[in-house]
Amino acid sequence: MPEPIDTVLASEMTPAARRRLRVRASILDAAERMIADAGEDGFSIRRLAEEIDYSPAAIYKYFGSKDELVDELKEAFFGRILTHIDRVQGSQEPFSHRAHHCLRVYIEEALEKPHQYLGAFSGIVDPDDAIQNESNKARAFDYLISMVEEGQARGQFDPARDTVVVAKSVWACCHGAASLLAHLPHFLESMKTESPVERDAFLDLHADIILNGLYKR
Amino acid sequence: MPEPIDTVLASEMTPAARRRLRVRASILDAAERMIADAGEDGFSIRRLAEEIDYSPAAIYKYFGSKDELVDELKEAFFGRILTHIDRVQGSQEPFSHRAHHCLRVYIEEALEKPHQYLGAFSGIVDPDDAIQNESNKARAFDYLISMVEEGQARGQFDPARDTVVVAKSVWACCHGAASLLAHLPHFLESMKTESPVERDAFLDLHADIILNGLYKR
DNA sequence: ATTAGGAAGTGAACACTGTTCACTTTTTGA
DNA sequence: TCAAAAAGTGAACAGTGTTCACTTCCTAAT
Repeated sequence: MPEPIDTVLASEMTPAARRRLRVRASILDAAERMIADAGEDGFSIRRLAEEIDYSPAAIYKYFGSKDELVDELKEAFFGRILTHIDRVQGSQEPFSHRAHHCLRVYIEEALEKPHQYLGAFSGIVDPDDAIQNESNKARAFDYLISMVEEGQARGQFDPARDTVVVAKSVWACCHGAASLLAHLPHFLESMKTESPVERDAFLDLHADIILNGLYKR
Repeated sequence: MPEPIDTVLASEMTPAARRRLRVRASILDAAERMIADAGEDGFSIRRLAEEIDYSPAAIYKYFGSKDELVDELKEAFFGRILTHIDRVQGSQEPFSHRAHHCLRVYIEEALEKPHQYLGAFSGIVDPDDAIQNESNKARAFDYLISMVEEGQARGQFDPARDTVVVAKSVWACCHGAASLLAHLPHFLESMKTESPVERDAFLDLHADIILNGLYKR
């Protein structure tokens, strides 16, 4: 297994290595752009190669397979979600605000790249892989756990419930909203409500309902 | 546009039509079986054709395209969900039981065919299609709306909230659980909880939290 | 019973896809 | 300067969805 290159400072790299890294990044960049506006179906190695003026085979000098390439994209994507949640959790707002914000930020950031978000949850993951235990997805989930923990410690959330399980339930609620909104762009447009509901209002209501459900009664 | 064959009674059909219908059904059947245990990736028209001893081209005498074929599968899938929800809603149980049951049944039935459920929500739907307004998916959602309506009418759910929007939020929560459980078979197995949480217990908690969030306080 | 017409079914082809591999060109470190 | 390694390529393989001319078979009307 080769040493991960990007853990070394760019300044103490050989020019060749820096160049390689730049090409790698440009491949990922083009791939992300293509997926963002054509979906994962309209994205192929051959078209990607053409886009950046390489031969298809060249891509395989940088990535083991198409899957590896898009997995890296997904990981970076969840990395971005992670930093956003991190910023919220580290803020000085009161708990209820932070909690509300935390859920919203996850969904909003997910909807920034609908194709990628949907792609990240398509297909069944083999449990025997278990590599994804230290993925950014898992790290973001840890924030959720600590949020529930804090709510229980403050005596606002029902402490009788298993913290981790509650966090999973909350994640499911957030993921559901993100997934549906990404999948059905017209999700919020309905004949039955006269004026179209703004995404913002929906997310507020959604987060309210979820957190409401956690409170002790 | 040809008249939909299956709206005519089988008894008043020509033998050829009945035969055609049987072949069509057997194609769908094989397709469902293949997707169920190999996923949508391991499913191809050519393998399907081989499975049922036809040429690939023959499939296209029955279905316009691969997408049309699997769309029909998805529609039937949500039809099954629909009848299950229908049974629950028509039962004589008290409201809170029915509501709880309704959410669980959706998730449980979705998990009966994880690949199909995930497939049904992959990719972005073009809003201009608008055909899916009378799909079984939409019909199942109508049940959810009426459930929220009943809760509000009984004065148990907060009546100040927009019924349809609340129903959408609830759907998102259910979809999220179904989607995550289907996507990550090991979703409930965690190092952090000593004993593994049963799916049953999780679904109970999840439905509790959601409905809890709807109650007036 | 015969025959015309349409439905059912097929093999070959087209234009794609991911991936590999022998091969050439370029870059690099000693 | 030169060998070794890295970067890049064209051609091929096996697979995909789909189409189309073609045959075979069934059925409805004469």
